[in-house]
Amino acid sequence: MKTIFAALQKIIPEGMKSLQRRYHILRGVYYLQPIGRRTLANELRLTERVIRTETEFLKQYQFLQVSSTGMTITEEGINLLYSLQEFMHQLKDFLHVERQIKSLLGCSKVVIVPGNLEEDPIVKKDLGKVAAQLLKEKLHSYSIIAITGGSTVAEVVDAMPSVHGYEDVLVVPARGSLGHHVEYQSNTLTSQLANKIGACYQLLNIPDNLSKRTLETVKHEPLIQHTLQKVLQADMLVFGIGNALTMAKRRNLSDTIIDYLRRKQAVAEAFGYYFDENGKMVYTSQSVGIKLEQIKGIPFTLAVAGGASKAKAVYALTQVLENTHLVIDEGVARELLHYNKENPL
Amino acid sequence: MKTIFAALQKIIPEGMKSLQRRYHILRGVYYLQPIGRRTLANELRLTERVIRTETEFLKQYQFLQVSSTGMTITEEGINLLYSLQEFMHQLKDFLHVERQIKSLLGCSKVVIVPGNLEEDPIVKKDLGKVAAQLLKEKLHSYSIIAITGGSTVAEVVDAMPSVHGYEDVLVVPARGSLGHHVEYQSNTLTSQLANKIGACYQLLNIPDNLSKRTLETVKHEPLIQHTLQKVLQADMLVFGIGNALTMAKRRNLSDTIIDYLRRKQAVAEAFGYYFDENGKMVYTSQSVGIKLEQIKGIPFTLAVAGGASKAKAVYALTQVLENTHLVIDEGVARELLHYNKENPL
DNA sequence: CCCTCCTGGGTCGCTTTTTGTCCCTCGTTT
DNA sequence: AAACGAGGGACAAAAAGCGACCCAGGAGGG
Repeated sequence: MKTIFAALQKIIPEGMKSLQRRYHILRGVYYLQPIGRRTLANELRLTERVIRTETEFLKQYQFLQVSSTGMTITEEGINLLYSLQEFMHQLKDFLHVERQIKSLLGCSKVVIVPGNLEEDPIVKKDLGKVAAQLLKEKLHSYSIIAITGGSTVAEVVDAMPSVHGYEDVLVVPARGSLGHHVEYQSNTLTSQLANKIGACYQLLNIPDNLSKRTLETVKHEPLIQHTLQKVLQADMLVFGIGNALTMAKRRNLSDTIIDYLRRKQAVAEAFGYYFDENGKMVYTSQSVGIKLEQIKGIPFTLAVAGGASKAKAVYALTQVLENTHLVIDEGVARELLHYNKENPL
Repeated sequence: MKTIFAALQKIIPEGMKSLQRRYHILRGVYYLQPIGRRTLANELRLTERVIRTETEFLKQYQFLQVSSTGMTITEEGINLLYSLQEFMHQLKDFLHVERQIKSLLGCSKVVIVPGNLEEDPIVKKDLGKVAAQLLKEKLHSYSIIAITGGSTVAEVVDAMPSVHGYEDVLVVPARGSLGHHVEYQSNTLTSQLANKIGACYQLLNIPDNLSKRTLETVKHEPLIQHTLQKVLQADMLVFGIGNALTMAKRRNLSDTIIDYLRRKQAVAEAFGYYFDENGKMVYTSQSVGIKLEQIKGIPFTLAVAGGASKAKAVYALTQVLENTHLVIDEGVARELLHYNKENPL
């Protein structure tokens, strides 16, 4: 079967190019609908003319429909999209790559999503969708879900279908607030996720940039303490993986600390902890929440990451956490495979 | 899996077009090599320019190579060709169609080859190749193979690989000579096939157009009798299926007889017998050889036919012969499916 | 209620690609 | 030696692709 797809690639390379382009556009419409030509062109980094040509094609075959508010995908278009997703998996032999990465990193499960987040922001939506699906499958009664912030995790929450029957589930932020954009903060995502699945939630309302002493006082607030206790009992953890330095800068950490991270060769950040290549924790933000020692005992951990530059960070994280569930994009996956060849463990 | 190929057809119809075209050309080179642009263009009924564009592509990717005698296919090209053959089967869902036809006609096995013989003569080569493969698989010691004439069967013989170890096999013509072109006569094919597989053969050397009385005398020649006896013991039969009227005209049968055939609504011809739609024998050429009553008892029969217009004839033949092995082209297959819907038995 | 922004569709001209049609030279075959 | 068919070069016409506009209309925010 694999040879068939290889043959396709060989005999009609331009065909495969235009397939990818149309898939890309169709997916773009799917996630951004209703949307116009020009905005879509900006979003997908294609020229308006190309969008026009391709959408005219897709319209002709009833995969798209137009209204005055923009283009939307049809039922048939969605079906096609699913088939194409399947096709991509086969074409790029992701099943094989997934197995390789799984054994390389020691994960419970690896799912790869086509594309590279850095080149195509929509990949983030796909990551979210797949991760949400995975999370939903693993949900069970009386589970406590700890969730971090970040735009990627936000997509996971966004893609989570509205379901009922999880009133006994509790969602909590993995750590006190760390980020900047309110919509990506773990507190925000906590409440959103809880609402989606009809679960309860508790928040960690801790102001940013407190002095060490004030923080200590706040930690002992009864309400905070109550939530913290739940966090420590979490049996599911959903988190994004970041580049250490990128995250440090985004959080406006001082130059002193950034220099320190650099000296310590920190590469990865997750739930407020910074790790070096070998998974050794080298720094932690001042906040409260989930504890490093606790994390390894959590039965279900779900990591989401996209963009080729995240490969090192992902690698480091899997050194910390064994048997995690990993949702990554093609960019990360390809990079990770290089590690495999260059320095096989 | 089927949906993936349907999706391909939907999302890149032009791509599939060019795939078919390139496949067509590659296959053309494979069977006709070494060959030049212009002759190939004539052969495949494409313009020279198209051939040029596509062969330049195929050359670039090393599927073809050129010499002063013309273009030939490379090793890699052959591999690609096999993969594409597999792909075609999947794309057109031949497996499914084969099963349908099998149950519709009550055959032992049905194999479909892409294309329509009437539009593309090279299909005949594919038919031959597949049929030869099938025949080779079923060969066994001490078998007696009866074989008819015709250009299609000639391709079967031509595609038969040279093998050894069948010295105990006997090849005989199913009937005395019927055709015109010496190279397609059953006697010729008999000796050719026997040579290919290293088997023995016996011929039925009967001159054409004998008077009824002379024929009777010839029949009783000891040499003829000896061969005839073997023919009656045949346990394998390889034959082509023809349109009744086409074959009658090609054999220069008198207008009286042709009129008779028309009145009797003869549609099919095979091994010198003419049948109507329901498989009823309506006429037989004056010759000697295999007997109709005997045919149903032959354990392995292999019928080969191509070209959409042969569908009726194929259908009729399967009424005569149950559990035959059938190798047909896509043209016949599609027509047969129509029968299925229009008048389901 | 109006104004602004974004929508799809129309159009036009330039550029690139495709395609049809030659011719030429060379090697092979007869 | 002559004739044939081989690939490759060349070029103009046709077609397709593409960029860059404008336009009328509808949705939504102020």
